[in-house]
Amino acid sequence: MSKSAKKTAAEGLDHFIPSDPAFKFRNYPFYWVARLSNRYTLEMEKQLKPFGMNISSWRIGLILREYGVISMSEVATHAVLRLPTVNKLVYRMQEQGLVSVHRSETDARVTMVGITDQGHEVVSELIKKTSKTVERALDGLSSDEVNVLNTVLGKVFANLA
Amino acid sequence: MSKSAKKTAAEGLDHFIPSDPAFKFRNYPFYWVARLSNRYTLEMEKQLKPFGMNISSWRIGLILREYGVISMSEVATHAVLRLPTVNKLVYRMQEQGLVSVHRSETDARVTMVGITDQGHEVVSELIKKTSKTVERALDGLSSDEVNVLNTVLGKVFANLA
DNA sequence: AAAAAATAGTTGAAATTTCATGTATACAGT
DNA sequence: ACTGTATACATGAAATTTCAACTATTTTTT
Repeated sequence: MSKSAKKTAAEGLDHFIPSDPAFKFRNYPFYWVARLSNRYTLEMEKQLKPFGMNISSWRIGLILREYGVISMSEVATHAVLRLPTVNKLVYRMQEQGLVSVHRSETDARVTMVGITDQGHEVVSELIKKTSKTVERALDGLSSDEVNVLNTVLGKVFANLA
Repeated sequence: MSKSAKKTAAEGLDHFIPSDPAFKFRNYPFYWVARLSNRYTLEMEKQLKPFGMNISSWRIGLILREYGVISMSEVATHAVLRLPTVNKLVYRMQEQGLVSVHRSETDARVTMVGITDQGHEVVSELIKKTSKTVERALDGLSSDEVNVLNTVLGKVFANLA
């Protein structure tokens, strides 16, 4: 809301958008998001696989650890996965003894999911095992930079909603 | 390189790492990276699908548009995809007339890939069609913020290499 | 120069994720 | 209460990606 309110995009951002003639995809935030996401996934799954988990089930574990007992849909929302995906992952995690699943008492359509003690243990163990990787990934960054990163990613995410 | 050189991680970053007791995954950069990556993919594929493309083939298109004729491996590196994935995508794109494929003359093991005129047209068309989405995604961000985003994502990516 | 090792790509099977569809439950309007 | 609509989840088929194994070619070693 400074000068000319409504152009194609915010001031000076053309440069980051593929339609600009000077566009280079090394300046394209989503290129980096995708690359980083892929590489992080790859690196993590090496460590998760021995525990029978993959990146998605791990994310579900982290979410449940923090939110307690929530519905399938809520899991899907937080994990940004489709309901069928979550469904299959959750029931596999149940077979693995990592989560417990039961119907909601107030709404019989709803399936509630919570982490088990064993699930808690496995997630904690994995957090320990993977912390080196995460620390390495953030090495050389300031706390401010990480904060800005989180904030900006959150903003862009919200913009796309 | 300021005070105590080597702790668990850089100063004050504990907070962002799952092993910290005060960890909340809303502060976890990779949580946001994954969420954003998933949502961006979803949003883009809506627009790409009518053109017979998905997020990966689109990324390959962008890469080829900029790099010219490069090898399969190089495509895989830039796109951060596995070679078999790229292989299948490239040959499908060839059938669609979007790319041309031939053996390298200097090294018969190498398969070179380049974008065709038609590929160029399709990518350009898609860039136009998707620019609104990208602009919307970056709405409200300053040029500085996007630069920091790119830089930090690039750093983290390099750290994981 | 022959043998061994490394590199680049290809291919089919397996794993993952999503789409399309179906079922059960809840809610809204009449 | 009844009908229609919306919501939440489940399930089988389809699409995508990756793994594992294999072929062809090049490079390195002896």
